[in-house]
Formats: sequence, structure tokens, C-alpha cells
Amino acid sequence: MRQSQLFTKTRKEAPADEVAKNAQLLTRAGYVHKEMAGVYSFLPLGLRVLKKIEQVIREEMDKIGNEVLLPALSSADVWKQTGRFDTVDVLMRTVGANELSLAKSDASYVLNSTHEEIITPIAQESNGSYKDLPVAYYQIQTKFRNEARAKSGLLRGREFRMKDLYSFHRDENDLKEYYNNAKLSYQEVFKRLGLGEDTFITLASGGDFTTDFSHEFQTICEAGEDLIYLDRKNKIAYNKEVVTPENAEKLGVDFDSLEQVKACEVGNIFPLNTKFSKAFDYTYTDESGAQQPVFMGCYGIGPSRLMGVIVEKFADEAGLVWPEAIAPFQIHLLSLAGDNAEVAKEAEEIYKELVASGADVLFDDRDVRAGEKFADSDLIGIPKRFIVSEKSLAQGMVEVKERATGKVTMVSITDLRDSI
RNA sequence: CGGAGUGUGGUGUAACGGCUAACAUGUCUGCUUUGGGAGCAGAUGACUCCGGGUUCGAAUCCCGGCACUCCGACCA
Repeated sequence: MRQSQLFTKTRKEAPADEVAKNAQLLTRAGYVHKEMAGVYSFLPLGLRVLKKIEQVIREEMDKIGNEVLLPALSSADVWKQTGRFDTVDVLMRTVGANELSLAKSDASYVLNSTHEEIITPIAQESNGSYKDLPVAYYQIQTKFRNEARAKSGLLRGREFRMKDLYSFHRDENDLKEYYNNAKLSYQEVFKRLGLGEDTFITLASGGDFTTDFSHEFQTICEAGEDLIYLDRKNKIAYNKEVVTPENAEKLGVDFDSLEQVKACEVGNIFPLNTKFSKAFDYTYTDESGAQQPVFMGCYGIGPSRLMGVIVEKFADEAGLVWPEAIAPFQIHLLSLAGDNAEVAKEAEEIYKELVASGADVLFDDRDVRAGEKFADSDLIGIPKRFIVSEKSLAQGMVEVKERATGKVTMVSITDLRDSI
């Protein structure tokens, strides 16, 4: 893509109302635009990153489930059926045509904050036999949560992207087996996103559900909202909310001996057991013809929050720094031509060859000074920078600079062409 | 949802209750410059968040609302 065609521009200063590092840099670099607190538009660069994160997740989830797309909007009835219509305070309730009441209890519709209420009846329709189980569905979609306090840029939004997977099983053992397997898939996702070393399975409260603990995936991050007690040696952590004398005894863990670190929850998995199948009266027929309750699990990852976490962890003073797996482009080609037509022509040719070879490249073909191109390139944070200038061309070279390390190497144009 | 703070050109800031709301940046013209957001000249751009009130006079003081940010609560 040509940078002259990119419709966003970079800014020297972040808007005063953005305090979080991720929001400041993503806004300055033109990746996102804030619509209101906790609600962002994803602009071309930001959308490319988001899609890449989602694609990594999709590839891993395809190994353990079937992708679907569920509606963001649903009827209030299904939420009333599980009793969560009145109890979930982040639920966004809304009304339809001809409805005047704004009382939340009168709302006919819901902007979904999670999809157990939607997927359970769907699964029920097609999976009524033991032969159909286990089965798992997932989606990557926009969720709504009416957070009382949206904050920290992409880290806690009122509208955000989420991958949610739901699994259905004939009994608790089968659920457990799948659940443990899902844990491994999650670890693979975070590893591929470059967060493997700093992401830990963390015991957290079972929340609303009938379980002792749920499992969170917490990434060490100063900007995170959670405090975890980390046992690095055993690669496990405990959310502060479960650090109690009773749990110390139950788990046989001395919490005081553990390292306390701030972290951000990037994933969460719950054994739901029969909570939702009971609400919808979802049973399956076993081998003997008897009706049995279906056991469920749910598994979430927040792609847009991950984007924020990755910015928080890798960015430096000069701007964003993307891991290759999710960078908006792999190569940032800068043409420092000035009025040297030969340099411009050479840069143009290299660009065309890169594109023809399928390389993922952003070409700064703008007629601006070198300093501005460097500053923008640092800010945008593409992993590799290729610089074509009078200086480098005179030696038949292209300068290659790594964004993350600042390491510079000179590569001959012939070698570069060969490697393309 | 409790507490605190802040709302001024696209962006960042300034302005004692008193002149035509100032400066920087951005954007547009022209010149100049060309390896780290360079320089010169000109132009463009604001019902000072909304609604009331006090006052001869309000960006400024008061009341109400809304929005944003931070701390806390919450986060199935």
C-alpha cells in the first residue's frame, strides 16, 4: 500500500482526553479514532492489526470448534429465560419501534454482552443425541458491555471485539477433557501473538457459575487492572480475588511467598456445567434412550484488548512496536528521493517488485522530508524499514533497520532482489 | 454507581469579570530546503460543551445537565 493513499495522518500530540499509552499511540499513529469513552473506530492500519490478531485466534480455534456468527442484537426473552436479564448490570438493554418506555425492565431487546443465551438454543436444535456430542461453536464478534467506567483505551471498552467459544458435552468428564485441551489452544494463541512468556494461567473466582474456580489468562502488564500472585516456577498464578486463607488451605499454596504483579486479563475460560442447559431445558438422549443434562463450557479471548496490551508491552518512546505476527505491514519502504528522480524510480521499482512477490509492504512515497518519514515510521511501528536514498543507492545498497532493536544493516540491491 | 478534576479553532495550550478570544501545531498558496517532524511570507480555521442565572459587561462567577479523565466499587 502507498502511504500517500492512506487516508489517516499521524499527529505529534495525542488528544488531551487520552491518557493510556495504548490509546495515545494508536490515536497519534492513526490506527484508531475514539467515538466516545470505551468505543473506538478501527482505521485502516488498526483494522489490519485487529484482523491479524483475529486470524491467529481463528486458526487455533478452527482446530477445536466450528466458526459461526451470532447476532449482536437479540430479544430480551432469552435473557429473561436464564434470569440474567435483571442481574447482569453491564447488559445493554434497548427498545424497538413504538416503545416509549426507557425503564430497563421494559426493554424488549438486548445488545449482547456474551452469547450463552443465543448459542444454547441453537446447539439444542441440532445436537439432541449422544452421537452429536461433544460439539463446539465459536465466533469472533463485537460485544457490548455497559461498563460503568470504561477506561485505559482499548483495555476496557463498552464496545469491543471478542472471540467466544462454547462447548457442549455429555458429562462432566468429557467437558473437563475438552476444557484442558482448550487451555492448550489458548496458550498457543498467546505464544503466536508474542505474549507466551508473560501470559499465565490464573485461578480466578467462578463468578456467577457453580464452579470453584475459573481460569484466566493473565498477561503481565503495568497498565492491567488485575493483581495476580505469580508462581513462576510452576507457571501458574492466582487472581487477588481468590487469595484468601481458605483457598490457601484448599490449594495448599502459601500466597505470601508468591510474586505480586499487575496483569491484564486477555482470556478467560469457564466450566458452565449445566447452568444454561437447565435454563433452556436442553437435554440429550443417551444410549439407553434416557434424557441427560448437557454440560457446557465457555471460552473467551478479547482481540481488541489484546491489541491494547501488545501496544502497552512493546511500544517505546518513539512509538508503536509490533510483533511480526500482527504488524499491519511487515516492511515499511521509505523513499528518500527529494528531487533525485533516479532514487524515486529505484524505490518505485523495489516497491513494485515487493508487491509482485506478495510482500506485505507500506511504501512511503510521500513528498515530505526525511525527518518526517523517520518519525512517522517509528510511530507506526512496522517491524522492518527499508530505506532507499541517494546515499544508499550510490553504494548499490538499501538500508534495513529493525524497529524493535534499532539494528541497521546494509543490503545490496541485488541481494534484496534475489531474496524477494 | 460513589468521590475528585476538566470542558476554548482539527490537535495542544493561553487569556484579572472589560479592546476584534491569543499562541503553537495542522491545513491551503508561494518560496526555500532535502538523512530525524527544518525555515520564510501569506491565507484558512472557534456561537469558548448545552440550558438557565448574576452583572452595565461572562470563556471567566453561580445553578442544572451532558461529556471526558483519574481514584474506588463493579467486571457474569
